[in-house]
Amino acid sequence: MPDASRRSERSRSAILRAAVALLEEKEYADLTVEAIASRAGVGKQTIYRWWGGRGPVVLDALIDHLGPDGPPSLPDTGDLEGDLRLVLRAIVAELADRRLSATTRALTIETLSSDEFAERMRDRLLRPQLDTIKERLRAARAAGQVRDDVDLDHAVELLIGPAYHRWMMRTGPLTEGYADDMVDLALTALRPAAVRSGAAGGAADSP
Amino acid sequence: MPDASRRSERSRSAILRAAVALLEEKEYADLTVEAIASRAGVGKQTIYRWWGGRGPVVLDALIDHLGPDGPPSLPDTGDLEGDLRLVLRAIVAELADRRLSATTRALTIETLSSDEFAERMRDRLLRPQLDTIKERLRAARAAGQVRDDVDLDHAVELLIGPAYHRWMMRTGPLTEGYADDMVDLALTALRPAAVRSGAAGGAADSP
Amino acid sequence: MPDASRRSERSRSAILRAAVALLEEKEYADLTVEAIASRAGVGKQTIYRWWGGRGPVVLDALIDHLGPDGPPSLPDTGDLEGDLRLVLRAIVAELADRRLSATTRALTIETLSSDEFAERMRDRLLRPQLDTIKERLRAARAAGQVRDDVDLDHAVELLIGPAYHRWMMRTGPLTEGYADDMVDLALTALRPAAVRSGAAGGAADSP
Amino acid sequence: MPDASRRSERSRSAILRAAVALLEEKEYADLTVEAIASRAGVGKQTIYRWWGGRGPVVLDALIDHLGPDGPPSLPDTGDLEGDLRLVLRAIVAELADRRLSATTRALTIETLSSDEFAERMRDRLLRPQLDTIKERLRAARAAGQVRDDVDLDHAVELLIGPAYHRWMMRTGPLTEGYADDMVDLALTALRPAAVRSGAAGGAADSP
DNA sequence: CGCTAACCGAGACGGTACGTCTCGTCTTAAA
DNA sequence: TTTAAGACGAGACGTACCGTCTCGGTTAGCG
Repeated sequence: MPDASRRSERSRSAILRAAVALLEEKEYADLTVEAIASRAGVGKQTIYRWWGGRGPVVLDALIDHLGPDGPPSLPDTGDLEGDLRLVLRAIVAELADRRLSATTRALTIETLSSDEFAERMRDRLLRPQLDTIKERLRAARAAGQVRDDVDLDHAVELLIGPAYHRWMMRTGPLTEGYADDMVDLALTALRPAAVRSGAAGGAADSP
Repeated sequence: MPDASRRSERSRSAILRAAVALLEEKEYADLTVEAIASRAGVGKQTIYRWWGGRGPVVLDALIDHLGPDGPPSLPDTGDLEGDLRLVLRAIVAELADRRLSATTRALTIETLSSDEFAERMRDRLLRPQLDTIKERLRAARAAGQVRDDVDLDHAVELLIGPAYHRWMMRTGPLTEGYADDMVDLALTALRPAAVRSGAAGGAADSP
Repeated sequence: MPDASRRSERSRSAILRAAVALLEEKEYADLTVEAIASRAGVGKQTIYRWWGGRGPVVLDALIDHLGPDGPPSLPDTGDLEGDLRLVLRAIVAELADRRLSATTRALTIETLSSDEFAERMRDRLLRPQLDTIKERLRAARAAGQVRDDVDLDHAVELLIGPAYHRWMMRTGPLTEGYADDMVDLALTALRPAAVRSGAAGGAADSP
Repeated sequence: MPDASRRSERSRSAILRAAVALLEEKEYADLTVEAIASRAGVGKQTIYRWWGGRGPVVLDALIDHLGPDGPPSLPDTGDLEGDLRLVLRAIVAELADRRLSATTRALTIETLSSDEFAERMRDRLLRPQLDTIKERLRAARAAGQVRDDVDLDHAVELLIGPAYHRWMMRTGPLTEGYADDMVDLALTALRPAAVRSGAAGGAADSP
């Protein structure tokens, strides 16, 4: 119904910037449509007209914030374990920081609350990030460092799923050591039998 | 301040039952204190007096609902892979069912929203469940089926983290095949080198 | 703070009509803000925004109900006693009727409860009514029917004060005879000595 | 139903004292049953058992407070005008004082709210006070200072009604001058024609 | 002189209304 | 027609009291 050609670019970007700013400095429960509108100096109706609610604004804001071109592809140094350690250490560092993980927290809450949001978030934000890891694994498989018979999507989830679980459920600290340990475990599972090296893990049980 | 000895057991259980019922039949956003009070035939003040808000009620309701004795310990048939497949298949089946997973969805949202809730939920609901898996793995390690050098907490997260990630992010279907595949991958990572069998996984890449 | 130019006339009048209707059909204690809002099909906030509570709404409702132009001026037939009997009989008849006096009862309770309400009620509702009587007495004084040295405000209170006292305190029936008797007594007090006729009153003592 | 012989005198008097104290230091709206019970160190049920609610407690409290023997009879110096001036000046002084008139305010509100309360208040508190004035007037009538044909109840209301009206409606200041003026006006109406002196009133109109 | 029934304080209970907050829609005036 | 502004109907929030009910613990009067 609204005529997109008349849409105010000034308002659009003010809204997205306000949403990101509020995400970073307040609890997600305080990120109300009224707060965004007020901070952006915009009428509430402008938000409801073009997005329809808080969720879609947050999604757009983060897409915009994290770079509309999507994440850069992972480096491929040839050292699979080293490359994956860098990725997982980065993920774990972001999750461990309350400020940095605020956006992920917001996205997760919204994802759990709305199917529609979940799909859009997955396709427009998450998938591109996971695909960078998947591509690295695909290259590794071509190089014979990963078994031919593993589903690469499963492989990605094996790598990062545990960290997200630990973050959400607060079951333990998110450290570099944890990241490295998980990379070891995952690679042990993924490497071809012939190539498989001896040890993974190495820590004793947590108390 | 309130005198617990005068607390009405009738009201307490009516409230918890109402909360579970509403969780299963409505969106989490519709689970208001007023709705719980009304459904339970109880004054709002009774909820605020003993719990203080929606979150703690939901937590208690689920602790009560899932059995106050905690989850039963896992069977140990000697077949580690078989036992773990049963566990992960059960988890995946619950997550795949919209009705059954409503409680987990609610808990996760509340966990992401409140630190205090997160801690209580982790200690009173989640930990006991994870510990049953941990104990099964400990037995397996004693039997030489799991490497001595893995942190069992990490092992548990390796096993179930991917499924929760897939559930939350909707990155793919949650099937028995997925559960079995993840058990294979995890066990490949966990088994001592000497015992390690050839294949894990087996599916081609998802499209 | 609210912008009066955007105020909804539809809501304003619906609220005032609802208040009058409820005043006439229920006890004053049942005249809650929620009941008014519900009956008027209006959000509670609209009442709190423009009035601030029950009292001011009731005041406005009655000002609106009794005619925003104020009471009509009293007739002046030249017969002072006759004119005043009409006034006091009308007052007494209204007070004697439970339904008709419901509004006066409400106003009086609110007046006794709030200084601010008391002032607004006096200036906007009561004073205009008392002034009509005062004007009639002023005309009578000009015609030599009332002594020059009486304070006309005192004269008005001498006339109507007893009836209100009897109504409030239920010390006796409010009849036409009572009204006439009080007019006689008051006029006896007010008439110039030269004009003063013999008898006032006439009833024997009440039992 | 309750057995009066077992009633606790300690509680009874604590409740009445608490009610009077709260009446004098708070708004009438703050005089809740819970506040009385708490101040008196008494269970709420004790109040509901013996009185049934706030109104009856207030009534009893004031009867108790103002002296259970009722008001003393008026002095009769032979000077009717002087005696009545004392009475009306006392009434007016009490009404003019916010603290002293708090009890009258409370009684009036309750009287307007409940028929049952109104009757009990009238018979047990008000009538005895009015009767002292009535008796003084009866003596005056016997002495030929008041006309034989006036209803003494009407005469009492003529005397005090205006002051109560002015108090309630805040239509003007309650001063000794006002009291004296009203006594003059009333006596002018009440005196036998033969005895009637020239002037009553004397103030010019209020501005 | 002990039993026992009613009182007592305390305060939890199911309710109702309060006054506030935020939602998502609707209305207005300016650009 | 879109915008900023903000009033609107709706309804949940958390609090205060209502009047009733349920506890143990006195306390008085009958046996």
